[in-house]
Amino acid sequence: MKKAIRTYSNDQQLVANRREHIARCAARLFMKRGYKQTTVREIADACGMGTGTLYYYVGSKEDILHLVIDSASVAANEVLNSFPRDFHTISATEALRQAIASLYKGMDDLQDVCMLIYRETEHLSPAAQQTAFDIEINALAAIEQLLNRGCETGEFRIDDVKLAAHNIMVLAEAWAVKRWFLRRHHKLEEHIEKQAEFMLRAISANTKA
Amino acid sequence: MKKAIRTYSNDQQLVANRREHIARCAARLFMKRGYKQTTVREIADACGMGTGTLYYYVGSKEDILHLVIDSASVAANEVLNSFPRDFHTISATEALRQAIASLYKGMDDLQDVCMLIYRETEHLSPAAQQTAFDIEINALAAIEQLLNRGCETGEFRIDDVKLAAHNIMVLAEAWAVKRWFLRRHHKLEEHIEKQAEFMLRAISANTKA
Amino acid sequence: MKKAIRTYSNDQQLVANRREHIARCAARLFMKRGYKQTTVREIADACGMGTGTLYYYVGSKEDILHLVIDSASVAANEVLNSFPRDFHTISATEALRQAIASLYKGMDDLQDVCMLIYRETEHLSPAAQQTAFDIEINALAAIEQLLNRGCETGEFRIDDVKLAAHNIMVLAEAWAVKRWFLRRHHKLEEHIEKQAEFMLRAISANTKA
Amino acid sequence: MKKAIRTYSNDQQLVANRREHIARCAARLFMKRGYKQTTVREIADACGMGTGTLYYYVGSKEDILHLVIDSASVAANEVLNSFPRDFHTISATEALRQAIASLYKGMDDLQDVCMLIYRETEHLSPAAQQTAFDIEINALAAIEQLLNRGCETGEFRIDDVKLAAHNIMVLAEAWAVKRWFLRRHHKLEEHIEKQAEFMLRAISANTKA
DNA sequence: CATGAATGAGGTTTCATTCAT
DNA sequence: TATGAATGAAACCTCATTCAT
Repeated sequence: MKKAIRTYSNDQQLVANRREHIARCAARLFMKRGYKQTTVREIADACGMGTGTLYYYVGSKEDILHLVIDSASVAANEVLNSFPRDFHTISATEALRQAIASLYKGMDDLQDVCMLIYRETEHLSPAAQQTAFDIEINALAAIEQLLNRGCETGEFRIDDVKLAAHNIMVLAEAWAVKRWFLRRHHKLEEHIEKQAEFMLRAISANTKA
Repeated sequence: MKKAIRTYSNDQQLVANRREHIARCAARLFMKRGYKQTTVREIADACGMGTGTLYYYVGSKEDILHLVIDSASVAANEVLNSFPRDFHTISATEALRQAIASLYKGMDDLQDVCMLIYRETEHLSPAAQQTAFDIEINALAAIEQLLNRGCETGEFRIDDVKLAAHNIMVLAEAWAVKRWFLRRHHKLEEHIEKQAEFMLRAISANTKA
Repeated sequence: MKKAIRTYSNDQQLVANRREHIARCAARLFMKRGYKQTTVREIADACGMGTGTLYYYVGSKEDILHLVIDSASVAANEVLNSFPRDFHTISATEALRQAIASLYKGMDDLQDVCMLIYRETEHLSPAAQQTAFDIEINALAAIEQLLNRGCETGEFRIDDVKLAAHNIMVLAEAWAVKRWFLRRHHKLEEHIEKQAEFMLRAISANTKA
Repeated sequence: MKKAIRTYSNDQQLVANRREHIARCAARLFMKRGYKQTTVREIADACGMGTGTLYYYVGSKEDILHLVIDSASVAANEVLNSFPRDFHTISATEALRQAIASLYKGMDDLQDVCMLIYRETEHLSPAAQQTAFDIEINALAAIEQLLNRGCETGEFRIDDVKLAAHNIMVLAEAWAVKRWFLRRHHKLEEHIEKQAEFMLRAISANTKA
């Protein structure tokens, strides 16, 4: 499915390792300076290799961007998989709380890549755009599922579930994208707490009006 | 305050007109292709001038970016000024509804620039970053004012007013930044309605819990 | 028909002039060092421009090669047009003599380009290969026409006209391609004389066997 | 005479075998893509070795080109040695027919190398250019010898023997160099037949004029 | 005021060659 | 012997900026 990236090596394990290293270093640079601003030489330096060596494992600068996006996709799916699944032992409300906590922690870990996707989506190839798109779609679907569950149990009362899921997602992304602003006044744990409360007030069934 | 931009002309009115024209054309290009991707020649073509003429009114490519940000700043402040001020005739709730509507409509008008600021913040000079920052700060302050007013009248009950203002702002920005996604399912008017309702549920005082 | 070559200038006359200049300088370098060996900077230097200026009139190094081939095509057709057409006033034999003379003189003028086509055909884009191919085909057709004419008048007796035309062509090309060898012992005028005689002996009807 | 090529091995037989293998593989690649276009890695892959191994038997990429030319030289001399020598049993005419057949068959076998020499002569070191030159000189000498023999027996009547030899050689080389064109209409055996006839008409003594 | 041709620094990418394993 | 990862010089190409007209 994923477009194969050119390499001159046959040692797949080595290629995978080097690429992961490259992706990690590049992500930092890309988000610090932007994709176009970052030069290949800077990436190579950050990786501790010569430029030639970089191109031994990667076909082009754009491939490196793909690598970063793909690694983000993997990490994002791990976050979504950490969402609570066993609805027998916990309420939907509690499940949503946990999910929101996971989401914000994930955003905190993946700040760089998240911000990168926000900023560079339009520079990506269609394939990579699709990957970025899928990350968002999957996350929205996972959140919707929790919200629907709560509606079924009567804990939530939501006019437009898709919109509510979107709002949760956008506010979570803001932790990554606007961290330069939010971090001034907020610590992560406390922020999670407050945002969860905010959302629950907006969707809980026990509201007068 | 603003760094003076070099020009060879003495006719200030002409310079102002040309610069506004340049800013408008450049904004579209910057947001379509990104700042770095957009070449000065493309901007000049879009403006219907030669590159030399462009440099007659502007000192550098970065200056053009500043021009765009500055024009956004002006437009943004107009939006904020359209917020309801006369609290004798309308309730805080109604005022917030109107403010949210203005905000989203403003985002709809300024999509390009808004997106641009999101994506290119890091390419900006400190001065321009400050301008972008101020836009956000001013908007947050205006929203906070409305929220505080509602708290005073007892219409709202809000744990963290700054956070609530932030949430309103972020969700409004999402209309511009994620329009490729939101527009699939939402019309602006309807979206405004729903989001206002969503926010009001989260902050209205008449809530059980 | 020809693929348009990118330029940033709108002044068609200027573009044409510069490109002709570029083609002339490049042809010399290409044939001296080969296409790949010749660097763009060398071409620019030979043209007396900066590399940037070169790219102002031309989209890529390969475009320059096309330019050279195309100019060769034009020149080659001029040679073919100089072939005698009026068969009422001269015999086919005399016409062939004149054509061979034109052919060899053309090869002498176009040595560089001819050699270039010989050596770099495989590096050319399909379109340029077609151009090179067409030059050859047109020349062969022109020669065939003369040979057929001679057969009709009974002056020539030829088993395989296409082959004879091919032979004339190949031997003429050798003057350009192997000039480092031929020039040691031959002057052009004398060589033309001898080769014409050689061909006529091979195809004249008045042969015993 | 030949410049020694660096190797790290002492087993001369092994070195010779490997080099022959390398020359054969490289010849194909060089003529398909050209010398510069062909990368050392491609050659190594085609040889079924690592690049390091290649450099174990060869000092540089240029050495490989020399190897190819040298092997061509050997093969070419074999062809020339197959020319008829015993003039007591066959006529000069028949000897020339056989020689031409050998020549064309040799060109057919050595197409790749022949084409390579045509195209890449200028990339060669002086020493290798000399080798290429010698091949041509030797062939011309061998052909001249046959022609002179025929003149002595009265079978041929030739104005300029060197030129006739050159023509025979050039037309033979065309079978290799223009095979993409000739092969469309001609089979080798038939082509040999016709070209021999063509030459004989041009040089046979029994011609009226 | 207006132009656009000219420039060259700097970007991405390739590839012959080496050397530790 | 054999390997292939590592390298960096040098290639092609872009584009912000200037300046003569």
